[in-house]
Amino acid sequence: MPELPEVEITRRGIEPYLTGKRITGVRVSERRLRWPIPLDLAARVTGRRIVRVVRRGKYILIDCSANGHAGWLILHLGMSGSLRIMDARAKAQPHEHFDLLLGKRLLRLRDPRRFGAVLWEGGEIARHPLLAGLGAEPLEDAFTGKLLHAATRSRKAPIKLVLMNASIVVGVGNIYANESLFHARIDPRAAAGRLSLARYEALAAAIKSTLKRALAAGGSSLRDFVHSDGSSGYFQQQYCVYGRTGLPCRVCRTPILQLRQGQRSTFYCPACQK
DNA sequence: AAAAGGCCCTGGTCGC
DNA sequence: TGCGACCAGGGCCTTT
Repeated sequence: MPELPEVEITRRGIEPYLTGKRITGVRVSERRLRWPIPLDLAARVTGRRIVRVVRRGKYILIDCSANGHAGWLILHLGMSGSLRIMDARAKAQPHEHFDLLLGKRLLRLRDPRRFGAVLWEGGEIARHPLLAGLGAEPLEDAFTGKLLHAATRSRKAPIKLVLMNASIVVGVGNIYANESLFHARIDPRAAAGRLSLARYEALAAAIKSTLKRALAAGGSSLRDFVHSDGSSGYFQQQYCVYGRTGLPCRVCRTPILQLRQGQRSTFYCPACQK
């Protein structure tokens, strides 16, 4: 379930407990995630010092490089994953599949649906197959309406599906795709290749502000990161369209409609979004 | 090349 | 009360 804001808040929450620390081992209780946790992971990471923790799309990347030898732990939370910092003595509960041991503390992955991932990359991180094809980071300055417009000229697919395509822009899942299109007043069914540059500029701005608002809402949970139950899910927020089928539009009172696009639910206001 | 559908997985909700 | 059906979701993979 986590989208970019949730992943970024998680990264910020764990970063202070990881950076500079020595990895003392791993504990794996369930190897079968989205892909199996590599059998040789313990041998790869044990003894390495964590240099920094970064994010690319929804991937959390733990840099363990040392004197010219690249090494990265790749984490993905899937839909139901969460990470917590815990005391090293804490016993694993059901669905807690993986620990990164850090001496007195550990980083624990809980993921009931097991769509998440724990992988290792010993070379250049940007060339990892899961990362190499990723599109623009929506919160970076390089992400603009112009970029979206250029990337969609040949696309006949509905704009909502294009927004959720990680090879174009990363981190925008179903919730924020719906919300961003509402704020940009764009019909989610509109063919991506037929939207004007001006409309893409409105859309890029809406994506940035929607994600930033969610980040701000999640920031309040940072202080309690170690103590929280880690099941934060989505931040307490008022959505405009997501999950509001039949309820009045917050702007014009028209009932919100729901439809299916790419086997996923779309929510929109038929009056505001054209 | 792009689009559409399948698949992975489990917790929660709903109807019978 | 219990059970099965169904939905949610990211993202890769295969097929069209």
